[in-house]
Amino acid sequence: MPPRSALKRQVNRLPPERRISDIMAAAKQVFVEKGYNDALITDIALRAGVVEGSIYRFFANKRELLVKVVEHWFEEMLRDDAEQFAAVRGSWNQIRFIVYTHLTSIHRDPALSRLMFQEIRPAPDYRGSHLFELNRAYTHRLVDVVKAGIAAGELRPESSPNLVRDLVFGCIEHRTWAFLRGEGDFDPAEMADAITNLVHHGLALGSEPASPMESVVARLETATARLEAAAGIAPAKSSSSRPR
Amino acid sequence: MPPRSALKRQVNRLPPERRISDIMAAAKQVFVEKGYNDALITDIALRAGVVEGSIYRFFANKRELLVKVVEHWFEEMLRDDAEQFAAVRGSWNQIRFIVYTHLTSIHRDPALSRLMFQEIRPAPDYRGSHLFELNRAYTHRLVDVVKAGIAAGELRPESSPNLVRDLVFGCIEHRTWAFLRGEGDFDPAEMADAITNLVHHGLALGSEPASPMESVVARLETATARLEAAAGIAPAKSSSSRPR
DNA sequence: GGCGCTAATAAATACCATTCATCATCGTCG
DNA sequence: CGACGATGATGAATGGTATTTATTAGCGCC
Repeated sequence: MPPRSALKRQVNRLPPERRISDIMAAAKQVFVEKGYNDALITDIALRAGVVEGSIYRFFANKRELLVKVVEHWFEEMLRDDAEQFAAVRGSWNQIRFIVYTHLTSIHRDPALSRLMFQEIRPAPDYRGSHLFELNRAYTHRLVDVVKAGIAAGELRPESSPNLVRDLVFGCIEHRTWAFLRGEGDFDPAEMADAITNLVHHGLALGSEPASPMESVVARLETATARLEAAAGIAPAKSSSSRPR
Repeated sequence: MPPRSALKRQVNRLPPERRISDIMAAAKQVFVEKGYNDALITDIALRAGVVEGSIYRFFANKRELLVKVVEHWFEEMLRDDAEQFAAVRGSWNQIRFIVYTHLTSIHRDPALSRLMFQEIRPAPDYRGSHLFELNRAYTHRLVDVVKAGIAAGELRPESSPNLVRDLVFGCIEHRTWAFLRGEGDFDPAEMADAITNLVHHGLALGSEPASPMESVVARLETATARLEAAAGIAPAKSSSSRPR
């Protein structure tokens, strides 16, 4: 059937990298706004200025597109954090820095964080994926900090570094779920202080005389960390104020 | 038009409660085996001995069916745990008990736990749902333990009970994700000990070393040095944050 | 300036949750 | 004891959406 030979199809050829980045930018928008399930390929295609089918030339399916989008975000984030971290000294400060930057990332990109937690990490092929490796590197900094702290005699030698990692990242995630669902807000600096202190000192009242000194020092340390943050020495408000 | 009046439709009438429990049992099976997305209503209907449409007489949609299934499981679990808990004494033992039973539930029903974490909790209407209330009650036992421990002088008074809750449940979840994806196994008892100890004592080398005062002073000096280094900077904003 | 190669398109397909028109069964009442 | 109305149950239709496919258009090469 010859419906319209008069109507010429509009075709706009572009270099593949450009197409790919257009599609990924559009996909990021839509995934962020709608979440994975409610994101429509049609919508993504529309915003990228292509037709549905074209997306499948570059991405095997909707899920691969999601993974690529989150990967891209995560890589960018890692780059931003890495250099600053190198300057921080002392186990308390290092833990606090890691907690603070992680909280800040969640606070800045709740929707992407959610996609990572809810859609990516539970997938059966997560282990073995590039994102798994990226995340491993990301959380491993904390493992190294704990090991170094033990070696330096600052931390209890019987602490399992991997367990500390799960304690810290798990705590952060659990505590931010309400925010990730869109309920209320939180202050990354304040929460970072609280978490770091709790992990560092634990719950138990030590056998030492419950020195008032203890809490004075802790408060002093907290104050110092805040000062440092304000001065931009350690935990700066990373990428929002930085060129990428 | 009557296509085959010779073929009489087989109809099997049952009391609603029976139908509902049949459907829920079938749904539980299928959700557990396939996960939410890959579970087919057709499959559930088949196993329940009804036709697709019948499911919609009792459940508004697939998601409501999921919620009901998980609710049922959770309620059962709560009942089982509650009585035993009443007998445990001492904050370490109580925390250990809660950690252990939670780990055991995850170990026994990984698929249902996953559905709870991945499908139910992130939903925008989670807060306000019955499961939210159930879970609140479930985790609140730990909050009460911490409060009681503080009151009894066993735990540090500046610990935030809610933060401890997030620390513990977050840690458990983070540490069990690999298992929930089907990778490897874990020993609930062993993990419960490790988590409880870490939370209880914290990371920092506390009183053990020769002189407690020594390390307090050392930390004070470190903190002071940092303060001096950062001197001249305006204090951080509002932040009433203190070590809690 | 034609020719093939491949990007890009638009329509077709497949798969499912959900809805709907219709039928079968049961308790009740004449 | 037999019609009858209410309602449980059915299976086919609907609608939405990811994915595939057949076809067309633009670019570079000779």
